[in-house]
Formats: sequence, structure tokens, C-alpha cells
Amino acid sequence: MKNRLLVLLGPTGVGKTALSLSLAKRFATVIVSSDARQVFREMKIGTAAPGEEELAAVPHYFIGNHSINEHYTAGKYELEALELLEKLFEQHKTILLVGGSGLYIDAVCNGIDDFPDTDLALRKNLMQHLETEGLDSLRFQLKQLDEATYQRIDLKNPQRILRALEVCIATGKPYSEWKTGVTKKRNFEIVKIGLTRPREELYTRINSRVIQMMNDGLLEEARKLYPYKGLTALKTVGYTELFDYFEGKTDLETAVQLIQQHSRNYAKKQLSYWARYKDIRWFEARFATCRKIV
RNA sequence: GGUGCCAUAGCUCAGUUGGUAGAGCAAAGGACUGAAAAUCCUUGUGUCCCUCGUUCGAUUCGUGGUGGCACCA
Repeated sequence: MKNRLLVLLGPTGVGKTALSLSLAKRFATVIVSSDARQVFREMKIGTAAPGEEELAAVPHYFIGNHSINEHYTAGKYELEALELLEKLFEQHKTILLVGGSGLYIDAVCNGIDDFPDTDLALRKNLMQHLETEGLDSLRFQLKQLDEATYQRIDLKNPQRILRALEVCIATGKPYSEWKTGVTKKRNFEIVKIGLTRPREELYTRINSRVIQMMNDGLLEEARKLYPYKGLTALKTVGYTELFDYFEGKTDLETAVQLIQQHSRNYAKKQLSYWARYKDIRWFEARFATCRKIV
């Protein structure tokens, strides 16, 4: 019988962590996190990473195993996660993949294309270019280097254009030739479980969880990280708003309200990301128990 | 108590030389292959505070209210 990867996904604040613990116990297995921010050990409170008790109850992977100083990417995550899964499957028939980062989950389930490492210096250059010359100039460059991508991508999205360009320039090969979109075969079975809640309930939970984070010391955590605010990892809901507060751009109350608002927006965005996936079995978090799911 | 200013979308406000109105933010929906908690796109009908009047027609002008703000007593 094939090994099985049980994927538990859902928007922020829906209750993945709690359910994942009981599922892990039910299968006597471990949890592999699929969260693009919980991998950073410096950002515990603001990312609602599992706490000490939870980590002690079930072995977790990819929680705080990297530093914000690293340039971490979905590609690296795919490699590391697959290597880890291979080892873990030697001991467990079923493994839990739990998280809210759609792209990271896709990286494990379908794979993403093998691009060469990002050239950060080049990226910085291109960002400068964007500042001084404007988006049109980058668009024009992309049209020259990679017509296919130029036709396909969102030309109003600077990040997409920048990314395509940096690959073209760094490798001398069009981005569209790297990006095949081919689904990689996995030697394990994948079962996707989506957790959801009525919108209002989800939003209420998110709002109160933000208050809880503040009580748990988010302000202090953010203050410590403030000197590193330029890092990509810290472009994260819960930190950027408090950085604004430190800089006197908002008062604390407003900052907290914005964290709540942006967390709600994020949850909605996650839901629309998964809405197009046909292979997810959705469960109401209120009624989701191990027995029903398994 | 008097005088002046203001009252328009959930919020802040613009506007209509009188022909029932539009920005920003919020909100909702969407896209997504190494920054993904990122980045980007789409969506604006609301007793234009109430009353009476002038007018073919008033959210717009006038009278009187109500509420808010400011100044004078």
C-alpha cells in the first residue's frame, strides 16, 4: 500500500492547529508544516505558530527551523520538504501536512519548476530600475526577452514582471522556458482536507486572536525585529502595522485594528486561492472531528 | 439666547451654472510557479437630514425645523 500524505489546509484562524494535533494522535504520526512564515524562528507570536505544549505533544517540522536572515523560498521548501517526507515515510504510513500557504502546499503536492537560485543583487538592480524608469520600461524589456511571458502574465503586477525579467537576465533563457507547469509525480498518495467556517465566525475568531497575540507579547516581539524591517520575511501582517506604529505613523489602537483587518483580508485571499481546486474535501471546522474526516 | 458655517455611499469628503451624483478608504469578488501573511486586478443607487415654497422639474435656490461645529453674549 502506498504511503499517504494527509494535507490539512484552510484560512488563517480557522482552527487547523487544534485539529492537526488530534489527527496526528489518531494516526500516531507527525506534523509537517506548510506555512511560509512559521518557518522563521524569530516570528512566533505574530504567525500564531504552535506553542511549546503543542510542539511537545506531537513532533513538528518546519516550525521555526529557519532564520529571517535567510532568503527562504517556495523552491527551497519543496526540496527540503520532500527530502524530509521520504525519511518520515520510512516510519509512518500517513503523514500530516498542515498549513495555510497555498504555494508551499502546491510545491509539495505538485512540485514547482526548477528555476536557478534567485540573484538577489540583480533583483535589487531591477527594483531600482523600476523606481527610476517606471513599469513601462520593465514591460518593454520583458517583451524583448520573453514575448510568451509578456503575453501571459499580469502586466500591471510589478512583482510578476520583475520575477520573469530576473530569470531571463540571470539565465539568458526566457522565463517561459523554465516555467513548464508540469505536475511532478509523487510516490505517495495525497488527500486534501480543507477546513472552513462561516465568514462571520472566522472573522470574529481572527479579531480575537489578534487581541490574544497582543496579550502574548506581539508588541515586544515586533520591537525586537524592528531593526530588520527591510527583510522579506518581515513583510508580514502583524509586523508591518506595528512598525508603522513605532515610526509614529499610527497610534497603537489603529495599528491593532489594521492587523485585524489585514488578517481578515488574508483569510479571504486564502479561500479564493483554494476555491478553484477540485480535489479538496471541505469540512466545517465546527463539526470537523477525526472520525468524520477519516 | 444671537450670528455664521456644515449636513451627500459603512467612513472622510468632492460635485451638480436647477435635469436625482463620484473620489479615496472600508467592504465584496478574482488572479497567482522561488517575495505567496507577498504582489496585482475588478466592482460605487445612495430617502444627496426633514418640512413647506418657487419651478415643467429641487440634492442644488428660498422659508421654517432638527442635529453638529465655531464665534458672540
